[in-house]
Formats: sequence, C-alpha cells, structure tokens
Amino acid sequence: MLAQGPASGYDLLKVFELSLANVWAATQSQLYTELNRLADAGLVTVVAEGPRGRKEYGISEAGREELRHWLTEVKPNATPRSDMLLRVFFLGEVSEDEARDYLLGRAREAAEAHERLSGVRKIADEGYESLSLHGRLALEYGLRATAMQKEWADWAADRLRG
Amino acid sequence: MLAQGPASGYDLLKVFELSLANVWAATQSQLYTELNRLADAGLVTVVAEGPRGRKEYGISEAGREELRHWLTEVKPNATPRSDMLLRVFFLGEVSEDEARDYLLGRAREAAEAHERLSGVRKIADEGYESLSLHGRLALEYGLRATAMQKEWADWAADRLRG
DNA sequence: ATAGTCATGTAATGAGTTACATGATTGC
DNA sequence: GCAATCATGTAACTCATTACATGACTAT
Repeated sequence: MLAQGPASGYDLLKVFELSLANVWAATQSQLYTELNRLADAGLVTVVAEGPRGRKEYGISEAGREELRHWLTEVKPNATPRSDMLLRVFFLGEVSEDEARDYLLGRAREAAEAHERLSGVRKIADEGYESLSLHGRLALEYGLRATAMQKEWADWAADRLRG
Repeated sequence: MLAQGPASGYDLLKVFELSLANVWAATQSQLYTELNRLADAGLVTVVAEGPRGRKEYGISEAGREELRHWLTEVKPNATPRSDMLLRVFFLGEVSEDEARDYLLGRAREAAEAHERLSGVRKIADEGYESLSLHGRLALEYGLRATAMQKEWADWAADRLRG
C-alpha cells in the first residue's frame, strides 16, 4: 500500500477497514507492529512526523523490489483453508435437518455478501467513490464467487434429501 | 474425523494427505501436537495401543458435543484471506505485461485444478474409490470454484489492455 | 470542558510451520 | 540384512488475535 504513496499506520488502517477487509483483514495491533518490523528491515522509512506522534511511512527501493518479487515470483496459495468447506465434510455427524440448515445458512450468507458487493459496485459505477481498475477486478471476483456459492449451497441442500 | 471412528495420528495424517488437503491442510507436527492437546482437554481418549508406539484415539462424549457445537453454532469465517486477490489490488505496481501474466497464470492454475478434480470425480463415479455424499458436495464446490476462477481470470486479463 | 477522533504502542496467548530427532516393524 | 513404511514426538520461530494502555488534538 505504501508503494502507492506515503501513509501513516492510521491511514492504512482506514484502507483495511474500508476496502481491503474483504480479501485480507488485519488488526490495528498487527499493522503497527508490522510497520515497525518493515522499518527495521529497511523496506519502509519514516518520511514525515505529524501531530499526536503520527509517523508517515514511505516505501524504500528495497521495499519496492520486495513487493515486485512478491507480485511476480511468489506463487499464490492455491488451496487456502476453508472452514466453511471443512464443515461440509463432517455434516454426517449431525441430523439431516441441521446439515440442511447449515447449507441454507451458507446460501443466505452468500446472497447477502453478493447484495453488499452489488451495492459497492453501484456506487463505484456512479463515480462518487472511484475504485481503481484493480479494485474493480477484485470486486468482480467477489460478485462471481458469492453468486457461485449461493448456487452451490442451494444445490447441495437439495441433495441432502434421501 | 475421530467422530467417524477411532484412528491413530498416522491414520489421520493419511486422510489429510489424500482427501482433506484441498480444504484444510495440516502438517504431521501439528497433528500429533493437537491430538495430545485434545486428549488433555478430554475431547478424545486413547482407546488402543499398537506396535511402534501406535496410539489409537477415539472421540469422547465431550468431544462429540464440541464437534456438534462447532458444526451447528460456530459461524464459518465468511471472508477468508486470499493472497491471490490481495495481489490483484496491487497489480498497478508492475508492468501491464506482468500483471496480465499474473492473471493468466491464475487462469491456468484454476484450469489445472479443475482437471484434477474432474479426475477425482470420475474415479469416484466409477465407484473404485467411494467418496462420501459430503465429500461429493465439497468436490462439486471445488469444480464450480475452479471453473469460476478460470473464467474470471481470463476476463480480468482481457480487461487489462487499454 | 468535553466528546470524538486521531494516533501509537505492548503483553499474553494461540495457531501454525519448518526442521530436527528417534526408533520399531515388515516384506523381500 | 536392508529398504520402506509405520509411528511419534520436540524446539525454535513466525504470524495473528485479543485485551490492555496511553495520550494529543480538534470542533463545538
């Protein structure tokens, strides 16, 4: 994030809350600790100080190189853990009704998430709050993923009779 | 897993490697540590000992209750972290070519995963290696998810020209 | 004055990984 | 005899969360 311009921990925290939370949540505590670690490692530096102890960080050349490395050479995790799917494996341990409730709950959740993302896209399309091209790509992924999950969960719940 | 019958850490490890790895990977080290922790907490007990120090564990009533609680009352994590999508947010930091390569790489990976899962389903359908109903539901999720990801990544790569 | 927000940090704990370490049994 | 596999464990370290802790500035 600092590659896109200097910011303080507090600034970054807002970005996490507002837009990044859907793909990579981070807590306040982690953020401040990590900024200090990055600074120790020389990947970022304090470029300005402000009121209330505010420290504005900027990315260093080493940091930019590390980012570039991460983006182009480090392989993304292909099979992230899913506790949602893990539960599916063990649905045999509860009653059929409870298992179906679980799946229908996932369907509802996915539908809600889809609605919420649709709202975000609508606002972005109207241009009030402009989203970067890449933000839009991620958003579209979210829309497709939530739609797929709802379809699947409804289908799966249906399979459970018998 | 122990709710479905007693097993040793070694047995469980095989299950992780063969079928569970796609939704919840775990290492050998974690498994043995966790079994001891679960035993200390009274959620599982050693029900038999075998050659080479083998310890077969079984689930206790408390364990069954905990499982049931987790399945029906603990809310699944709705927004798991995705380093794959996180990278998308920062694709502006590399060249257009590199960004497109990234997305096409994801498309290829998704296609490969889809192929692999198709193979699993084929074998399961032929009945040689029977999969539980719930395993099939999870498998179907994987097929839909990988198909969706490929579509999205190709679409996104296409959007990157301009 | 005081509520709200800006702003940063630490401590305890839990979860997970990698690497190390050891040894028994079985099948050929 | 020996290779493969069965079988379990510990130590060091990293990552992440929750809770605690503190205080400055700003607008009304």
